[in-house]
Amino acid sequence: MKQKSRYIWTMYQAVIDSLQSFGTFSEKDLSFFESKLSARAVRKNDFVLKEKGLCQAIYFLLDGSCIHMLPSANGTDTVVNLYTKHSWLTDYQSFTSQKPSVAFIQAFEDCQLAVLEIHALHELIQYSPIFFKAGKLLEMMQYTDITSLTLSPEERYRDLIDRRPELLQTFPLKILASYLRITPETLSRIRKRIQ
Amino acid sequence: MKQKSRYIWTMYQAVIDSLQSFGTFSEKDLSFFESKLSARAVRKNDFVLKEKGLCQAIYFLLDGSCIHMLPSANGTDTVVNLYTKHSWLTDYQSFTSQKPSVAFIQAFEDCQLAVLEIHALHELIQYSPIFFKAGKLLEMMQYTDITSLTLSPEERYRDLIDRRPELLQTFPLKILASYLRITPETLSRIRKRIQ
DNA sequence: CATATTTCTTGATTTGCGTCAAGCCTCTTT
DNA sequence: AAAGAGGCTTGACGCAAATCAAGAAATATG
Repeated sequence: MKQKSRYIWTMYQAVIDSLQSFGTFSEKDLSFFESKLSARAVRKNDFVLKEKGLCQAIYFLLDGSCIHMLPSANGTDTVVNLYTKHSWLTDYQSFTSQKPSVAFIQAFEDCQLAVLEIHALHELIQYSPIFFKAGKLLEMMQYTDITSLTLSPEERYRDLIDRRPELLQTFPLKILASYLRITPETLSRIRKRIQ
Repeated sequence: MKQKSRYIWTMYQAVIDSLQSFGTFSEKDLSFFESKLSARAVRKNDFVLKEKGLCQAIYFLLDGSCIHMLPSANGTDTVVNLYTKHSWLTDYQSFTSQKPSVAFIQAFEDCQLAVLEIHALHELIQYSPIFFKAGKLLEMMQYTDITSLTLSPEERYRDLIDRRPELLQTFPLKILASYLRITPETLSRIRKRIQ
């Protein structure tokens, strides 16, 4: 694998490795990409993106975990997505429309983020059409999975076990239940039922 | 408005008008865009995109209406989106990944479509970065609305009345119910309840 | 170390939606 | 005009999940 031959260490190695799962990039492409990244630290419970904030970047979680939430009138916010180490994240709606966000993104643990600003993404696309593939990154983020619409709560939980087992190790039942759109009591009973 | 001064008639006028809601384009941009469009007619009940088909274009509904469905194991397909005259449509997942689709798109009425092929979109982006805004079109299509996750069936129906009233005029109760992820009986009762 | 707080579990009860079934209305077909 | 089909409504019933409530276990705090 080409990236394995890189002998200059970079804190962004994990981002670059992840990028390469989206296509074949030259060393020059990768260097240019890396030059466009910056770093950001966010403390536990602080916000990567506040409600009604403008999302001007795509992020990559070098370390930590985040919760993407949708505020609700009666105060019962809903979890719309969960991110763990080495996930890409952004608020798709705000980022693509460049309008204030409806949702917000909060650090569940202390986070180290690699940041790709929107203007940097545009520069990348100008630089090489291969970075249009970065659009694919966006695609990965919008993980409100339409297939799950047809599944029962138990099926959704089993699907979660299959597809995102790391979430079970990272987030408490209450958060997972909200993500699955069921009550914590129901999730507890599902767990008991299927062991 | 600039587009109103165009004196050469084109069957694609509605597409061009719609495009302009995404940004400010020069006459040259618009002509180039228009030169990349083609036309396609789809008869009622025929498929704009078949299940496991490769979605290689973004479409604009010049006339007619379409249903975007997700097939289900037991034969009870689920409506994931509905489109009426002057809507953009595509299968986001298949289009962006260029892999076979999970869902399919069927003409509910006879349809006239303007077609923008993926290679044409790439040419547009090369031509002028303003067409990166076409990414915004994609955004509009992926209308599996996350805000609706927190709403009850009745609230989702009220939301539909507010935001997409044209759907009520176009599609029968059975289709709307599937789109709202409730049974036709429940939708009928909601209608009675709220008059 | 003791107390407070959060997380999870378990039970009892309620409720909203789905399912099944019957019937009405409109439109089409013969 | 009669028969059939599709779309919609309405009622009866059952059930899965929500709600309400209590308590146990784990974790945090002074």
